[in-house]
Amino acid sequence: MLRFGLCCIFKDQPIRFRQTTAKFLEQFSRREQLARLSAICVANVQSVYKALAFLADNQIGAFRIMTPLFPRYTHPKVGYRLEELPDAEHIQAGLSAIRDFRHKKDIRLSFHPDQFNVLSSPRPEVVKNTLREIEYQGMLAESVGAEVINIHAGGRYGSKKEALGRLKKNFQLLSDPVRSRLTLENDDISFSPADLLPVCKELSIPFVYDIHHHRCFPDVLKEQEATEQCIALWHTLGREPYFHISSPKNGWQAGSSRPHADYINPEDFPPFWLPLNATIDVEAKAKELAVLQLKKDLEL
DNA sequence: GCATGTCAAGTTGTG
DNA sequence: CACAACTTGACATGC
Repeated sequence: MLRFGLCCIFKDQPIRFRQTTAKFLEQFSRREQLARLSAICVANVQSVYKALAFLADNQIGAFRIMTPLFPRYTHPKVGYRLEELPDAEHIQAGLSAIRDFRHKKDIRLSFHPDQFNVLSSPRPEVVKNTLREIEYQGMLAESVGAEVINIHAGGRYGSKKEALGRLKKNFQLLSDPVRSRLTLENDDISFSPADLLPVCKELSIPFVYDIHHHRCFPDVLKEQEATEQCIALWHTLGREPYFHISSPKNGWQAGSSRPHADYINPEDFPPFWLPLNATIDVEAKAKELAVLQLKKDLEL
């Protein structure tokens, strides 16, 4: 069976995630900062629970939790720890409720740290910040029972080989809970499936295959080959494979295929994925509407 | 209300 | 050289 995944937010459902900025927080006392952050964390944890309830009601089997669930958690000036927040116990209870619910309903959870997280960077400061941010997401992943923390390999810096060497070295600096969840995904300009599959094998971590990126940035592997190698890697680890799908906003003409469309064009969905036991994250601007539409289109 | 400018962070390619 | 793109706008402010 295929399992479809929703990414981060909703379009129509009244489920929203709150945010704040360091600059705004800095005008307040520390006490007031923590009070505001606490209120946002409480609201966001509740929103994740509502999100999972919607997923369960609509047979959507996976959810990607947005990175700033706890906004500015690792910020050098306004960063904080959960225990410092006035509602810490309430928040912890909410995270536990999410974990219980996702187990009961068999919903897969993942995180996708954003583009500032670069394990292959030659700059120590960048790597340090990356490690801290990924460890934060690892803490959250533990709390809610998320299985995957998926990242890209970062920049090339003139030598992909050396960049991947740094990535492999820095991987060893991560904690066990993070390493057991980390996955690498092919991107659309620098690292293709053929670049990353060997790295994943070496590190004994899974590979997330984004077929849209592969179409933007092809390599020696055919789509079917990349799919098979991705599956093999997940199966070696006894886990269910993960794929990403999206459609280009402006068609496939050169140069403009990268931005995501509102919905998935069913013709972009590879037919050889249909019989698989796997999770497909749907990256589309129309969010839950796009997931439901794709399910409908494929069942016809 | 609604439009607008701003917000931590990295890297790359385009115009 | 400025800016958009990337998994994802939200928020405060000023009219």
